[in-house]
Amino acid sequence: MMIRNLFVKHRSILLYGTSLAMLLFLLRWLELRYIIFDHALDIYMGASAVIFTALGIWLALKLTKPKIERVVVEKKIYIEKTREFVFNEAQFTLLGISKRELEVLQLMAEGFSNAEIAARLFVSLNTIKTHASNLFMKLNASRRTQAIEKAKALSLIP
Amino acid sequence: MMIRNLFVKHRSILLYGTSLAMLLFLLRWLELRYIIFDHALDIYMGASAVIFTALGIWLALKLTKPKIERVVVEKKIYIEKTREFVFNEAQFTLLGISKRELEVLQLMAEGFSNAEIAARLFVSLNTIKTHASNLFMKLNASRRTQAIEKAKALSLIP
DNA sequence: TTAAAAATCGCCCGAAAGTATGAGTGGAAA
DNA sequence: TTTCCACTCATACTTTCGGGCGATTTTTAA
Repeated sequence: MMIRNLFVKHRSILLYGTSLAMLLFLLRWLELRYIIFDHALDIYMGASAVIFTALGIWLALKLTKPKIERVVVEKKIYIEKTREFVFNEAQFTLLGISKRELEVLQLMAEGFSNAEIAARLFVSLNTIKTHASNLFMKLNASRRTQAIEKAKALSLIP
Repeated sequence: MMIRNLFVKHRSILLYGTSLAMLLFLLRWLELRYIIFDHALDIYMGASAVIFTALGIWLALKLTKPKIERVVVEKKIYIEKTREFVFNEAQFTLLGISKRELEVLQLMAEGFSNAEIAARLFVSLNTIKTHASNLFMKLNASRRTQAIEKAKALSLIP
């Protein structure tokens, strides 16, 4: 298994080795045959140079790893963002809304009645009414639904 | 100009040519010097084979344009989606809410009072009350603020 | 054409919401 | 220390909501 793997991996090198041996053998044979000529060696040398150069080229082409060019493509992905709520502190201070009022506003937006809000905050119903009234004034709203709308538009509540 | 250009362009080839000539000359000289040895030719052949192969490799590497393998890397760009509202038709039909009721619901969510909604839809206040009442029943809400919350959660209104 | 669904409107009543006004308390800043 | 402000609570009153009826008229679909 491992031997086979090695063979596969370095097949090019093995191939090169065998071809080299065969070529040398061939040249030697040619040498013996054409030794009679005067300038045989020169021709033979030139031929061998060309052949081995070609071999080198082939080998290089075979062995070189292709250069990897990374092309960065900007892919626009529109994400249904879980748009985390960012509280608009600027508006909050600008409108002069108090912390308690904001609490009431949040609970109002969650659909609680004034009585429920009062119970939740451990204060009287009248207190909640006062907070609500002040809120409406500050938000320039005349109804709780309107106040909620405006507050959401101003990012005071999610 | 043109000649110079050609020279620059095929500098590698020219270089190869000259080195080839020089090598042949060197080998010839070596041949003359070491002809005395018995197996000189074999050594010389092997050396030349190695040299020319190396030359071929160098040449190939020099001349071939690098194979470029493009790897496309997707760079994700997250874009704040102006997340357009997708109406939840399934819930709409499931709850059996009528078109008119939805209209009322939308206006309610925008902060309008029943009277204002009635005026806007050219119907009586009582009609709006009826629609609202039916809406609360279908949405299982006991207040308009609660109905709005639930409707938003169900993507019936933006 | 006919039955079902949707839309319209009315009335009553109680509950909730909202307005206006006044006032007490406690903490923080001037 | 005093003043200011947020928070608290109350009372009285008005308006709006919401529930619970019932009823008529369109519209729509079978």
